[in-house]
Amino acid sequence: MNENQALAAFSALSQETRLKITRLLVTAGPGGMAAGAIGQAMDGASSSRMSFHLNQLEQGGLVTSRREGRSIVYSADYSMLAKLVEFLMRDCCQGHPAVCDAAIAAFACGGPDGNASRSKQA
Amino acid sequence: MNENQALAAFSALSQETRLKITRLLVTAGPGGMAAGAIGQAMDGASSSRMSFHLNQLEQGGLVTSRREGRSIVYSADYSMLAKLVEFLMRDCCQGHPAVCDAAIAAFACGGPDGNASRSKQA
DNA sequence: ACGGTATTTCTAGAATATTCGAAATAGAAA
DNA sequence: TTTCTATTTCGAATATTCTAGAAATACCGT
Repeated sequence: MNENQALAAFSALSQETRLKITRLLVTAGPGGMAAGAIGQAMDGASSSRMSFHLNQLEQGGLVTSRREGRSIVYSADYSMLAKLVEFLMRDCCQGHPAVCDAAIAAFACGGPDGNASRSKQA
Repeated sequence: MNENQALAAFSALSQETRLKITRLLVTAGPGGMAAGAIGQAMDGASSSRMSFHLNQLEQGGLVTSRREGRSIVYSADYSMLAKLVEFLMRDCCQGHPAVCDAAIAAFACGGPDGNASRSKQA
């Protein structure tokens, strides 16, 4: 991932509706969701507004789309998201341990599911 | 880190000059750099422009500032950057292995210094 | 072909972001 | 206190982003 791709990705994630859509699509899995269903989940936002934001996310490389019948289905691009996390650690933060080791430790410690499954007990 | 903090941070990083400043300050270390020196490093950008972008970065929580003599010294906030990486993995990507495990593996594999120090040899 | 559903594209307006140069502020030095 | 250096703040111009509604496009069932 180069700088321009990262800028586009950060730009895509810097807007509330789009951040929520991203979360929703990650949760939805590789099967993705139709544009209309995503719009419903976003307080029933207008179709043109959805189209605008979904396009921004696609430009940012965070989601992909495919036509399926009369719907257009959007899915999260997991590999791109992984590359963005990696960019943030390696390129942006220069692999600095105070950022990267700390982030990885916090993630592992809290548990990938947020349930403190590895080192902490409830 | 909550959603609004993350949005502010992504917004701060979604601009070329600011992404470069962030990289520069991470490299500079905890000692940071004076606003003027940062401006020099950014193709000698105007002082008001620097002030604007440094303020955006500070609003985004990515850098902190302190007065030192007649200079104002900016430093990267490593803990905030770590929290942003963690947010991206846990909250945004829901701890999804295809994102988080992949990113951590890629980071570890390429080596924090980008020199393939752990599993690949040159 | 026709009508209905799903989504995008177009047009326009409002809100934000970015940049610049000039003026204001804060501290250091004489 | 005056002057010099470093930086921010202000005011205005331009550019970009976001939103909405209407029209256009694509597919499906009849």
